[in-house]
Amino acid sequence: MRIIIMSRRERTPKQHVILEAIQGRTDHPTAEELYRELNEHGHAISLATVYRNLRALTQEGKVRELHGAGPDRFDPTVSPHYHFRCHRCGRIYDLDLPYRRELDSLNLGLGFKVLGHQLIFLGLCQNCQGEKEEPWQK
Amino acid sequence: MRIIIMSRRERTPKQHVILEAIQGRTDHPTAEELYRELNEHGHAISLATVYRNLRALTQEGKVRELHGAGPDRFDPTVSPHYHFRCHRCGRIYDLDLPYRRELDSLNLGLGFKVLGHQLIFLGLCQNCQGEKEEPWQK
DNA sequence: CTGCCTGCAAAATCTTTGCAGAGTG
DNA sequence: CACTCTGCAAAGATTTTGCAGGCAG
Repeated sequence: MRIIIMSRRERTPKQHVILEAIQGRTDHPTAEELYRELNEHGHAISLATVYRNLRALTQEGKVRELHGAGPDRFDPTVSPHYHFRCHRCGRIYDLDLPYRRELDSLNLGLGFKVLGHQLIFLGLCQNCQGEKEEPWQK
Repeated sequence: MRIIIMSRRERTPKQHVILEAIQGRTDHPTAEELYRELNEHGHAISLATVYRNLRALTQEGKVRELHGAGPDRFDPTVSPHYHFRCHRCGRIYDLDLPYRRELDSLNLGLGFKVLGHQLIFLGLCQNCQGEKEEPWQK
């Protein structure tokens, strides 16, 4: 006797456009931003579906979730790298710095088991350096 | 004629116990955790007041807000330092590593104005290394 | 027909806010 | 009284979930 594993589609249609949309941006959009962009570009899709598929993609390891003030953002690059986060608009950008793998071997004490690290620079992105108002644009 | 500036109390009673409570912990509690701890220890206080005063303390620069998966956490130490975040329980601990001030002078390109950086190690804290269940204890 | 995917609306989670009453001087 | 601080409940913001209908094999 044989156990047959249910076949599962690699990628649903909506998941595909979501992945494409996120990969087409460098500012690590929020679910809401992706939802708006997709609908403005002719893809009828609900916010729930955006959230659902972003979560699925996260669990599959296709995208990474980033937390900060305000809504979560999503990063299409999952290999270890560092970020810059704009304090004003909340956007997050990838940086082109080498990942310091040796930091993950440090003994930090307290019995911590280190699996990785994040380095996030904070400041103002170019767009926001002249601005006075709208302290928290989404 | 003289402009009289209203005198303002340095610290309200509730704010004081909140600050004391957070300073008595090393795991950077959430508002909810502080709320529970205080009420269990005889301080009648509402969750709204905990949030309100944590926000006030943050704006005063007395505590720092930390973001991650799940609710925000609060750090009683505001001088620059690094953190360890447990992937399972979400708790955040201070690390005793020197702050690399020189990193804030790097030119990261894209016109970023750097104000500081965060280094966060991810992994499992001692409590969570043996555990199998309860993947997201608060 | 069977099962996955989606939209919609409701629920859930986390946080802020309006308002009225208590406390202080 | 004038003012701040607080609790309560409601509202807000973000994210997840139940359910029914649609579509593909």
